[in-house]
Amino acid sequence: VTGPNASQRPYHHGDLPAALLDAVAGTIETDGLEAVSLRAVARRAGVSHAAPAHHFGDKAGLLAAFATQGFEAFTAALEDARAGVDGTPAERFEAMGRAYLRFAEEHRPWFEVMFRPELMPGHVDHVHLAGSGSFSLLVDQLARCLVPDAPEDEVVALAFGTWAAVHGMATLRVDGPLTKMGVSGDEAVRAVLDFVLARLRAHPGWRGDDAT
Amino acid sequence: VTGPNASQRPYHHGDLPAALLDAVAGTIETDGLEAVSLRAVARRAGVSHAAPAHHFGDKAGLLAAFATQGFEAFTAALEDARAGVDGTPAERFEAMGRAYLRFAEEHRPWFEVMFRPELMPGHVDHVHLAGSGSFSLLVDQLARCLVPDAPEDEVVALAFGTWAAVHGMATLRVDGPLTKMGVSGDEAVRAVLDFVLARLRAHPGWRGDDAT
DNA sequence: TGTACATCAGTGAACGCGCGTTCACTGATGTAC
DNA sequence: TGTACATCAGTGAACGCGCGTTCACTGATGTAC
Repeated sequence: VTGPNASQRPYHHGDLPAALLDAVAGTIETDGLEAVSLRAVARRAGVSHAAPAHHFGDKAGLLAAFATQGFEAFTAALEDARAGVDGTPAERFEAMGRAYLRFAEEHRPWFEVMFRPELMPGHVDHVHLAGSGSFSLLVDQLARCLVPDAPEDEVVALAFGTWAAVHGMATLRVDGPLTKMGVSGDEAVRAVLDFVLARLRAHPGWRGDDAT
Repeated sequence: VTGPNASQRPYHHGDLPAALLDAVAGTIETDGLEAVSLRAVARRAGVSHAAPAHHFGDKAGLLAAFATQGFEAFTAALEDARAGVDGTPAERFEAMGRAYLRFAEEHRPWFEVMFRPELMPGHVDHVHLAGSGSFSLLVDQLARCLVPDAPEDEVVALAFGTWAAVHGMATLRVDGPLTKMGVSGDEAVRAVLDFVLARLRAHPGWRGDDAT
């Protein structure tokens, strides 16, 4: 006489791989990265502990799939940020930097795994491939902010400075020392983006503020 | 008839706490952070597996002590870098940045633990105290590169940009993605330091290149 | 429409392992007298 | 110099636990005929 019983779970899940990746994110969010285990993830997904291995082979495979999924979302977030702004190249570039930091904050579980190849031995190349797209997006947009004949290595050097600053800020926020220092995240984000853009504007080849 | 037997190890070690902290470093270097356990560390130090708990209480205590030791060495490295250069404030500041990056590369085990409070629950405040000195050193030297009446929050904002860039580069090197991209560490380091200093030199209150 | 069969998804029991922590202990050192 | 005793350092056995992996299995689905 109780309502239709939701617990009559069907034998087949529907999309267990996706549910397992969600469970990885949930586990990291709740209990931290070190709490991720095939068993914990299976438990959270409400499935037998042997099921994850069935789909991902082993723990490294699971984390590699999770990181890959993260990089795809990351690339999409950067692309959206670029496309979502209709302004100067610099405004688009800044939007991408902001999206980078927002991604790290809103998707800590992904971010915590994506840049840690040692978590997924044997899958590094595959994951790296998924990630390399993101970096080229940043380099590409930066190039659009410079004179057309800017030498490649100059662009790359500036891109490294930018990447390091943005990534460093993201890491410091995610790992915790920043919040421990009583610094508001927003202030710090603005400080870093201002820092980067001021540097870029000081570059002789800068054209980022010209109308498109 | 064999030589004097080195294995007649005395019951008392001499300085086991220090030896255990060395063993932590060795374990991280050889097998990675995730391989650190009280038992593994004891094994490496050639001592019973219950010994570490005797000195450090538990695993969090051991890692907290390790991080604290790391921050002390880190602060000393930054101080040495500053004192070791006899030049303009900017030259001293750059030397500190270089020392930051060198420290991360030469002492990866420490660096990998120092900024990860979640590894040492219950000891965060103590470790944070040990670390806060390093950041003030950087802020202080940066202030010496600016006009004397530079507003505090302006200095802090610039310090954050610098810190994020340097720390980001250190992280990217330590975690691996950078080397995966076929980028030489030295190039990347130079790119980031140039990036930071160019930014600082573009600041209106900059006086770092004046003779002292 | 019905039946046989292959394929895939998920189960649950079992294994061996390394872990953190506890605890009564023994060995060594140093201090009081 | 000698003895008693407190203190500290390190031991080793024991515990219970969660883990990754394996494996024969069962349930469900889809395809061939």
